[in-house]
Amino acid sequence: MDKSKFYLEIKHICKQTGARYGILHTPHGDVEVPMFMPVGTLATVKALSPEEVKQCGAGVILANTYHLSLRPGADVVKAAGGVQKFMNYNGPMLTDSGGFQVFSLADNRKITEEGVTFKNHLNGAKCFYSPESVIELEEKIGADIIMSFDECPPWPVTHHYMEESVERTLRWAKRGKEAQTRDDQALFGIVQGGEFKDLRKHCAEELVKMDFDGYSIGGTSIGEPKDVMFEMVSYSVPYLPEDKPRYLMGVGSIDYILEGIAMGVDMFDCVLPTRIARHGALMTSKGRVNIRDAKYEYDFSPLDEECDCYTCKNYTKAYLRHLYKCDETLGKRLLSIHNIRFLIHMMEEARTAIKEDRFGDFKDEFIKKYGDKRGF
RNA sequence: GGAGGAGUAGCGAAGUGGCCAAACGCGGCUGACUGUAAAUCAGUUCCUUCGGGUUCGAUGGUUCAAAUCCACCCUCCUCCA
Repeated sequence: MDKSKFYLEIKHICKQTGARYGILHTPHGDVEVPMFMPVGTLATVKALSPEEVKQCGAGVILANTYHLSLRPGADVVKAAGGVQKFMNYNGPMLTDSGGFQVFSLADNRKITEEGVTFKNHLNGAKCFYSPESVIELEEKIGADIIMSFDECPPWPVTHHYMEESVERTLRWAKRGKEAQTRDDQALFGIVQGGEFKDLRKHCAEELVKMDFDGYSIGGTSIGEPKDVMFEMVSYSVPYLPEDKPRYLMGVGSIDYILEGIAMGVDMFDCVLPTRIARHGALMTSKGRVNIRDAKYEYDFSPLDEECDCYTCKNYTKAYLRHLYKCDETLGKRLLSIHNIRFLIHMMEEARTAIKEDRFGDFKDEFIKKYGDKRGF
């Protein structure tokens, strides 16, 4: 990677927590960290236009290599001029490698040293992904940040299994890095190792030796208890270089994100805000709101009085409930806008708190205010 | 006035002697969701002190046993006049 096109500029480290504030420079623009990145697996954040995602304050949007390779095909995306042009998003993007699908589609795949063979979820056809072929696909898709192909193992597995998996993931990371040909895409390595301290350390250290452009923490938020998840992060971050971005993959609940920031993580992504929005669950400053609840039938107040999103500025709970009940597309859109804006706004406040060396207080107050009613 | 048809849980609709507190759908309510096979999935929906109690338009009857058979009444629909 050309270091002038992609680099992290750390501007401030919170004296209270060690949380980092900085600017991530990418070929498609600069973004502030810590940040939350909405997920647009199929080159679309479900229910939203790219303009709407941008208006929520989003910087980076994710897409998925496995899914885009099956539909429409990486060649189509390449012919369009890259994923940003294809979906008309004028901002930085990131592609996940398909490593998560090794976990989520575990019933229909086989792992070998060479790679992973999926019976794909669309028509059952066999398709093979190797660390090299995934990089080739990601180069065609053309995101600013690309992920190494890893195995995201389930939780729990034995130390023995995890050790073998980590070693394989490390070999895959090396192979992928060697296969990279473009110099305008940042390639991240992914730290695995489950809740095993020695394996996390080993994995992180070996990846750092390979000199990636950034480092992800993977294998979290897949059903493990909260304290285990925090351990996974705390066993990984200390071995990562300070001048490279740190990305906690798949984390999107409020407390997880805030704790992650306190531990020195810069980037987060998650389907949670958009998925639960489509299912009628909203994150608000007063905690979770289930818009389907009958108590909102005659409630003509905004979803969240403190929120500055398009939805909260223009629509009432009663109307949003009505749209949800009728399964109207606009409901999914307006609710998704709110949840994404809510998280991104939280990140904006978090960055301010870091700059003012009070992130620890901010985190504790936010979680307290958000409530433990039913945290996400 | 005549002929035919129908009344089942919030709504729609199966069931036409015992396996029926009654399929299924909708509506209602409750959960779940974390690098998206997710516009998905799961539970619940007569009352209950969980022992049981009271239901299938009403009443009466036949039967060991009735939402289901008989009588009568009420209501609604369609067609004919």
